[in-house]
Amino acid sequence: MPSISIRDVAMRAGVSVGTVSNVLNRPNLVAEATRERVRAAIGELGFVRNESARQLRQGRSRTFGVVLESLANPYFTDLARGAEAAMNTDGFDAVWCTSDGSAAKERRCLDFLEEQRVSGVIITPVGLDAERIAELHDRGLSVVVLDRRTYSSVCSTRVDHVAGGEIAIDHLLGRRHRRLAIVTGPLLQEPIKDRYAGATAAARRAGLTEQDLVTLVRNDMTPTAGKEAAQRLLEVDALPTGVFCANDLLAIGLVNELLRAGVKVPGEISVIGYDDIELAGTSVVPLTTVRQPRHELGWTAAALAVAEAGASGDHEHRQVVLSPSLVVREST
Amino acid sequence: MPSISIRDVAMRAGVSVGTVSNVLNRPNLVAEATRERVRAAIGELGFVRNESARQLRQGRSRTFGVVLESLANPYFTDLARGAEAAMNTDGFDAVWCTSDGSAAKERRCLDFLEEQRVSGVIITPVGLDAERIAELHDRGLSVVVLDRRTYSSVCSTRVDHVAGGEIAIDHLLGRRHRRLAIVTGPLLQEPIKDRYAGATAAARRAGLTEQDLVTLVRNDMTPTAGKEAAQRLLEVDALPTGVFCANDLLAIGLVNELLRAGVKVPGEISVIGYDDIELAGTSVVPLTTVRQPRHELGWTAAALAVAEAGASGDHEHRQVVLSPSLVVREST
DNA sequence: AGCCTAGCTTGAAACGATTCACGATCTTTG
DNA sequence: CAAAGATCGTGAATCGTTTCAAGCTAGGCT
Repeated sequence: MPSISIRDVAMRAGVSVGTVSNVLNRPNLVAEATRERVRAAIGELGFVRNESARQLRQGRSRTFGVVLESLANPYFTDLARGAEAAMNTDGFDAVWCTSDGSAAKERRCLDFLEEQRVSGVIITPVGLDAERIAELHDRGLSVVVLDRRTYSSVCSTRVDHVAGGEIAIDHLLGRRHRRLAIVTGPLLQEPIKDRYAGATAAARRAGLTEQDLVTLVRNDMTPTAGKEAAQRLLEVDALPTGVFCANDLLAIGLVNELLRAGVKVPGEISVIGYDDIELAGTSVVPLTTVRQPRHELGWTAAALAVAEAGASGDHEHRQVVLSPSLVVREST
Repeated sequence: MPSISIRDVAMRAGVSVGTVSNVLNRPNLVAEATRERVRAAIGELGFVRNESARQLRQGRSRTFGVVLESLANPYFTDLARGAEAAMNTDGFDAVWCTSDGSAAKERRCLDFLEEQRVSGVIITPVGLDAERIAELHDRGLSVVVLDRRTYSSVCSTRVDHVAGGEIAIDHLLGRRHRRLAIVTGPLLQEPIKDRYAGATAAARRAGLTEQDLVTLVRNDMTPTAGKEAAQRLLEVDALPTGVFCANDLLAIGLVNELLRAGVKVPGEISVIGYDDIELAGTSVVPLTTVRQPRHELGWTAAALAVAEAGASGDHEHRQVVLSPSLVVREST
């Protein structure tokens, strides 16, 4: 019951604590016979290293914190997997926190992670100003910002959502659609704003006028919100023939509701989503969408974080931009 | 850069380290003036408590580990939220790990958590025998098993999936369906097996024969697997008129594929799912399903874990069983 | 024999917080 | 006015690791 410590192991194996520690951390320094004796003792006693003590001594832990907005969107799951995979290959662990889009909760997550003395943080900032980021940095944490343009003084990795928005609209335009609608989420979120910016830019470039381009802004980006958007759309006089939804969940809710209302997709309305989550491919009408390299995004973020944490002194911050791509299915 | 410690704060405020610690942990023991002086010093220096040191001294951390099979299913998100909420109200934190259904990864998660000296573990065991559970227990961890019947020597909380399976089939039978199909996932997973057991029991009880009840076992429980199941079903001579899918993702994939094939739902085939994830309500054909009280499940698990961790000596293990309920929508 | 070297092992000093028995002051009371 | 509480603060011991200078041994070299 009283936790087994390295000291107990040392006693059992008839060596000093220093030697046990060496077996654990630099086994090559220890003679074969001793090493085996210590390992045996560890096994017999069921010793488990106390990370708290290790961290205390080393000043920093072997884990990184990842602060995401939510885990509700399958999008994040892949990202998380990518990040975790990259961490693990370098012998680090990842710990997940969610801010639920609230600045207060985000702050709590960061406090928690700071108290844990994590090596670094990967974060999609919600209420985080550059100042607080710099502060984290000064405390010796490596910081990687996910999917945000506006933090230039740290490493970051993101998808080029402006390009993504353009791809979507260009695709619709390429299919001869001239009356378009954009269903988007909260424009305060940078990636969402960018998709919207890219989309409108592409539309304008093609000479579309204000009334050829309806915009619906929703607070959520859930299937339910998509459903409501469809209902709203159906109230409009002239139905658009092409719709770009800022994510797949919105698109799925929207398509489903349109179908329920008897509108043919893609017959009467073409719909394109964003993300390429698994469900996109298995909807009633498999969804054309803009794919984000989510796994790669997570992987890159983790790699950057690890690199910075390992760098001694001269570290150069990098901003890695990944490109989205078009996945054509049946909804357009 | 050299992390600010309690000692620096003490120096700055002109008090001893003991006093600073008291301000942090039992502020009522400290005179108002001193308390404020210390708080000011903390603020000015940007002191952040080092959890490693605290844990080392206290022998145990204020966090619990939660080991889930995956985060890919939205089902887990709610569960996680419920658990986190309960933890937070009691001043604890939760740390998430995923086993991805692999015993090896599960072991790694547990090692990680043990090294962190978490107060306890909430887990849906994958490759975990009662022995290892007991071992964790002996080491002073509180253990709560999620959604498994077979561990009687620890606290656990689960949904009565046998009842859930019965509810589903009884509902179909109630709608006069006599030729049924069950699409299920890996029967090695206890909850899945239970749903199946409940379903077949209900069918047998109603006098259905072998050939009135087709069973399709899939390895995954994803929309893609549901889609494949639909294709398989369409190859069968006599199409069943009612289908029970062991989760909503399967059901959604299946319904979508049926619709694509021109089969009317619920006109020709009725489908009932399991879980009641958000998507169930927003499908083309809103899905009838068996709802699990996920949030409550998470909450209960956390509450049990906290209770056990707080209990001194005489703790009685409890098994809490929650009931699923029927949500009727349009797919039946 | 005497000296080096290489290879192992040792043991004590951190790391930063918490705890607790014990002082130091200040009030109250008989 | 002395004794007895009350109220606050103190500082050393402690938790379990890692680290590192120093010690020991055995063997090789001159």
